[in-house]
Amino acid sequence: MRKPEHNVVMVKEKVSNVKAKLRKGLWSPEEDEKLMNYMVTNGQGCWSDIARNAGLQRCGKSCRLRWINYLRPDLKRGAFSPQEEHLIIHLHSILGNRWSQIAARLPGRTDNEIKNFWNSTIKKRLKNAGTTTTTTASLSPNNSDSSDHHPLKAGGATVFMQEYEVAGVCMDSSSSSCSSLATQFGNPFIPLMDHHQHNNIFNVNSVVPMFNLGHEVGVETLGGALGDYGAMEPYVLGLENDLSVPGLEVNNNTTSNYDKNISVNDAHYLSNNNNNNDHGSIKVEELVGVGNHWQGETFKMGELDWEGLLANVSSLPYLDFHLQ
DNA sequence: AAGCTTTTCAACCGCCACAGT
DNA sequence: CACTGTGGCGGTTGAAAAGCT
Repeated sequence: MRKPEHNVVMVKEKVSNVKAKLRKGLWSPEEDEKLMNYMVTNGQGCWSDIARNAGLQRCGKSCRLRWINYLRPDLKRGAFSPQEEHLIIHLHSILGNRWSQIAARLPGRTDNEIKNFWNSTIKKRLKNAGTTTTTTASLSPNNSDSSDHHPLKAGGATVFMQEYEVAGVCMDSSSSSCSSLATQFGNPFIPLMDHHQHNNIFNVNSVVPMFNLGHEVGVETLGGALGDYGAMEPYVLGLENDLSVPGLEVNNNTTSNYDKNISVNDAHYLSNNNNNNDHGSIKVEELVGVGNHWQGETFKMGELDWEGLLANVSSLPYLDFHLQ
């Protein structure tokens, strides 16, 4: 936390040929109010304009960050639930350090929040757990909670160690290549065509885990998963019994490895190639994206069948756990 | 209570992609 | 094609808070 006062540095930025003094550092309540009022009244637009029009001596980037990470009304405050934590670990095992993509699947959470949580809490806990791989100590903060409702009770850390090691194949945060993952764990991971690179190397986004989440997915509207910051990220819907992890998308329209949406065709491909799917098909229910954040999102963490998910995870090949 | 250490997390930085000119 | 502005992202920083001795 930075002090608003002495950390406020006046920087100069060229704005319309005028050198404007911009504030840095912590936001004051007054600044928050200004930005909040402006956003509520005018909605989102060009952040530079917002900064100017709202009467803030801030750069647009700073305003954007403040809004996204703190002021957004749909933000969920407070500690991460065990379910969220487990989902983060699971998603990180697939996506690596793509915090924005992970955040897109955790309603009300920001990439920054998840990143901080990972770096300060989960990473450490996994590391500690890694030293005692044979224990069943839970990775949850609520270790003392022996409740039967705890999704990890039966397997404890071991379950996630297995999952995490699978992830470890492509865990390097900066690596977007994950070919070995697709080939080593073909069963739970359905490789998808990379439409752009026209080769057979699957990147992370081309690997969609097909864990059976059980009967009640608990997703009232899984359609328009809004990318954390703007990109429309449709979920792949699993109706009835089967579902992929929500919103894991594939490349389909640019050369970038990140942030690409799954197309209807991709979903169809999934549907036709889902080895684990005995009961139904996967389809894209809705492709709705609005603005920059979760809006009208009805996805509820607690409604996922975590035990079903973890049961499948625990069936993955076991490998020793390492953390660099 | 005081001092030190560790943890947390808001905010910044630099880079990249993309669109417009 | 080059340049510029903007938005988005991941990595990093550093002060406050929390924990420990």
